[in-house]
Amino acid sequence: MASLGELERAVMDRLWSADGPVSAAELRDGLSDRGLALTTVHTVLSRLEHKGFVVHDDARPRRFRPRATREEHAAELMHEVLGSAGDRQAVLARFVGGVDADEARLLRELLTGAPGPDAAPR
Amino acid sequence: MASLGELERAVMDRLWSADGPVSAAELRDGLSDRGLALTTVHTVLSRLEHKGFVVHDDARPRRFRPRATREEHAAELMHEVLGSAGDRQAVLARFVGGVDADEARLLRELLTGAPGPDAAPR
DNA sequence: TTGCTCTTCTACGAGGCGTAGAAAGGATCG
DNA sequence: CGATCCTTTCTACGCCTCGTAGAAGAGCAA
Repeated sequence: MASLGELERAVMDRLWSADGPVSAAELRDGLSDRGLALTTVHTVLSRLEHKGFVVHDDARPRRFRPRATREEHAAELMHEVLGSAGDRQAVLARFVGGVDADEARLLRELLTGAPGPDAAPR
Repeated sequence: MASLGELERAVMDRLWSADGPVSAAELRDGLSDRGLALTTVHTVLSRLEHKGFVVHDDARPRRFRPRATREEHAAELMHEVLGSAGDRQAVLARFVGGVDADEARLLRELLTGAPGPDAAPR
């Protein structure tokens, strides 16, 4: 699947941390450290849209939003990696071997549908 | 992290499914459908080595092998994705929401260190 | 209509990747 | 030892992606 360049990723980060649709001008201002031209932002947004990462409405200044949340996207990516690598079970085994204790506990809870005996309060 | 092109990936696939180090000529023969020149294979191997995907010994016809197994690599990638995406717990939640029943059971076993109550025979 | 702003089109330079020839380094056989 | 042959490294080139943006077209406000 398509991967992202640096500016593309920066734009996605802004879109993901925004709490609603964002216009190109707002994005340019948020990325003002780069001093980008507005058209540059538009080009990047078009490419991101082409790759299926963002969608836009047809309001007058177009407003852009991510197709999926950051977390959905990451989870999709993880599934993609898992699926593209032969022995899924072996991959999962290695994967869980590398998560830290807190995350292991969370995973147990998610998988058993109930908090374990040492569940900490959130 | 560095991503792979199509030929690079094909070469890694060969290396990963080989059961030992492989020479450039053997790789070229394995990829004979492409009719590649031997030097092309060498170039790709150099680049893969530069990216940290393969290592070679110093035997006379050089023999190449992957730095990590396919499964290790996939698990590393999954951790990378997990780590680069803000709310790790939310990502994990979405991720486990999408694994199928068999894999969920495997994960439970891996995480609890013992088969769950409903472990089915394989 | 005449400007303004917003959007789309087109372009260009840098770097990655597929591809391989040219050149250099080493083994092999008389 | 020298001619020959394979192996390894160097250099190159065309295509594609990405950062970057100007030019041109399209709608909106006086």
